[in-house]
Amino acid sequence: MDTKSYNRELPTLQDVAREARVSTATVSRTLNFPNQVTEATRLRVMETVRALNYTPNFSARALAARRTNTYGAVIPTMENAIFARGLEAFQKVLVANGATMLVASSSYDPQIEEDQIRNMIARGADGIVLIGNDRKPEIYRFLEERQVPVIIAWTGSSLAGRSCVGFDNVAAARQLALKAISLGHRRIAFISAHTVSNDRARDRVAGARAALRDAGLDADAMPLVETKYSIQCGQDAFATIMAADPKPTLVMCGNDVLAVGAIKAAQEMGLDVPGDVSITGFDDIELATIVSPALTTVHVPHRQMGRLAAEMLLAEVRDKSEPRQINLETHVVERQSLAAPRNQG
Amino acid sequence: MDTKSYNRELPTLQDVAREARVSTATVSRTLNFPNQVTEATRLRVMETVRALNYTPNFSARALAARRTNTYGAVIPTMENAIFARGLEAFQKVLVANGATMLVASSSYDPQIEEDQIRNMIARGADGIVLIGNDRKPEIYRFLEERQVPVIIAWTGSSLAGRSCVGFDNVAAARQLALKAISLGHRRIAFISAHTVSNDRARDRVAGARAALRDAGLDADAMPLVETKYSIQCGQDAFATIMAADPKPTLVMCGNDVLAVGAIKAAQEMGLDVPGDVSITGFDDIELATIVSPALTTVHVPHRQMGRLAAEMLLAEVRDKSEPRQINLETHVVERQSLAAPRNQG
DNA sequence: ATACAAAATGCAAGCGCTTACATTTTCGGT
DNA sequence: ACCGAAAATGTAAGCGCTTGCATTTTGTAT
Repeated sequence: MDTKSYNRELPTLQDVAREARVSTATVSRTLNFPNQVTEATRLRVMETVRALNYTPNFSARALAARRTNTYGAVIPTMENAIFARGLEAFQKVLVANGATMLVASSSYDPQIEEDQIRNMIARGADGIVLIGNDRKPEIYRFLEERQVPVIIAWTGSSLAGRSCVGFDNVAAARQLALKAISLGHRRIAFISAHTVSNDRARDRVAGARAALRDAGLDADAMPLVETKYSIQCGQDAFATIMAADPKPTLVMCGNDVLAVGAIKAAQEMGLDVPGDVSITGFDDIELATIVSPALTTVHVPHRQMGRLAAEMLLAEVRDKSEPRQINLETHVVERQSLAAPRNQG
Repeated sequence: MDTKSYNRELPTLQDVAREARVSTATVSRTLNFPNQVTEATRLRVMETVRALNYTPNFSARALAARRTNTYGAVIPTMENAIFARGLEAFQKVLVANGATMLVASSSYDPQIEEDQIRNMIARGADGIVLIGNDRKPEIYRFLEERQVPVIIAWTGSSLAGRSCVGFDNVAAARQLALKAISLGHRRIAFISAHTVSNDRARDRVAGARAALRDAGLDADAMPLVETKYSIQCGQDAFATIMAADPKPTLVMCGNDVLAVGAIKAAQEMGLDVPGDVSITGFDDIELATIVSPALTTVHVPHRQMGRLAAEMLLAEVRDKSEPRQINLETHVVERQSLAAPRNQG
């Protein structure tokens, strides 16, 4: 009679249903909509679930329900803390709403990013958050076709009707540069992450240039080194920049990681920061307060972006709310790495 | 005739099959085992795939094939770089083998960790890597029942037949402590992450104690502060420790993050490191070289662990290879935060 | 041409769940 | 005790894919 008397397979919904003497539909309801079910059956079903150590099969559920209750985040890197705080806040909101987060990193490689995005969609992410605007139009088309809500984070402006939550990178960098100029800096150099397919990086450079123009200086003459994202790269870039003549009095960096590298390089060259040369960062990650001198940098509202991104995504998916564009405030955090330049020819 | 002339749904395997005038089986084979299919049909199918912008549905595939080709990693935190390098190496190996990685963080909370593990399994992870041994036996039972290969990382020893790749936390901490003792330190205090359900933390404390015993000192008298995992916590813990009398000449920290906090606190208290008090870390993350004085710490083979974990997991899943236990070497990295204690009462 | 093995393809039965819709049960009001 | 609406439960049809087995096609040796 019992054809599967010795069954080494995992328990399924069927098994629970049989054991609890109800239909599979009822088990499913007990699990998903407990209040649609009598107290008595609920207890009985839950008891069996426990007894059998049953766990629902996620794939089957996703396939049948056509939603997964999971949201993806594709970030450029997990190597440093830049996105960590934002992610944490993102996850916290999701968990509080009974959803789960999927993370993937692209290593700043557009191709990997595309793969990761497609992967997330294939896995059935109900929504997705991406960093920055720059990516192939076909990716956006793909996403639209799949009708997957997208939030662009880390930038306060996005194209036509696309949701975003971030801040104005141009304005923030400009503000920092203006502060430096008002301190007397005239020869400013810039170390940036690669600006190809990275609008945040590009905007920050543009912000510095704008400030120079504001001050009547030659923005195009600003020395610019683009490099990869690491402390070591920051060190190397700084060396390159200081090989020039005349040397800059201030080296602005597109992010704190590069700035820390620059400080390290300066100290290894025997230069005093900010005495001989000032250095600024961008992001205000924890690193900025640890390095000495502590970094003067732009504070970016990481947590707020993470939280808002999650809330917006949930709203778009669950309440079909309209896309929104949120532009948050940033401010310059003055620490010790920026000071007035010394008088020198 | 054509009942679905205007179809806003996503293309499925069926659609591709119909369009390419083959069976669904052939499309499936073209995608999964291209060499089981004629050049001509392969080209034709791939062409339609492209034309329809078809992406396979991951859930359906997982459900039907009963494997996902994805591997999970549940780590305690993404907040700092401790696990970042290991993860990166882990992912690299997976990607090179056509697999993908799933990450989740537990925030050092056993309950969240358990949820995350179950979640990964429900999502069909073919294998999973966990940090440290400490967790409820039922989790291990659950995993065994599901026959999911597990690798325990960050520790060189694990229970009965369980795979692990790591190092000897006791020995490493002991070695560092012995070095300090040989420099003349006698009054040693320890700042540790919470040791409940964290065998790595516990082992490191035990290592320090062992060294004290080796030197004929009273190991039980060693001041110990347990705290959460952050720079701020390290600062606070250091303050607590230095409130004692007599003060220690060396404060060992269970990890670099706490050590950085300790250094900060010391400097804020006007203490010179290592002149007035020595401080050591554990992990050797990038932070250790940025703080000043640079941290004397234990170098942990992050990348190697990540790489090996992935290789072992793949081997266990694909080649049914036996569990292995790998114990890697660590070594003390001498920088500036540890020096001989000043002569004082 | 013919026979036959090997290669390519097709058929169709699931994988474990959700959810319209149909059916049964419950319960308050008379 | 009886009726009808509401609540609870059951039935069964998929969701989009993989894969064992059956069938057809291809290529080779006679």
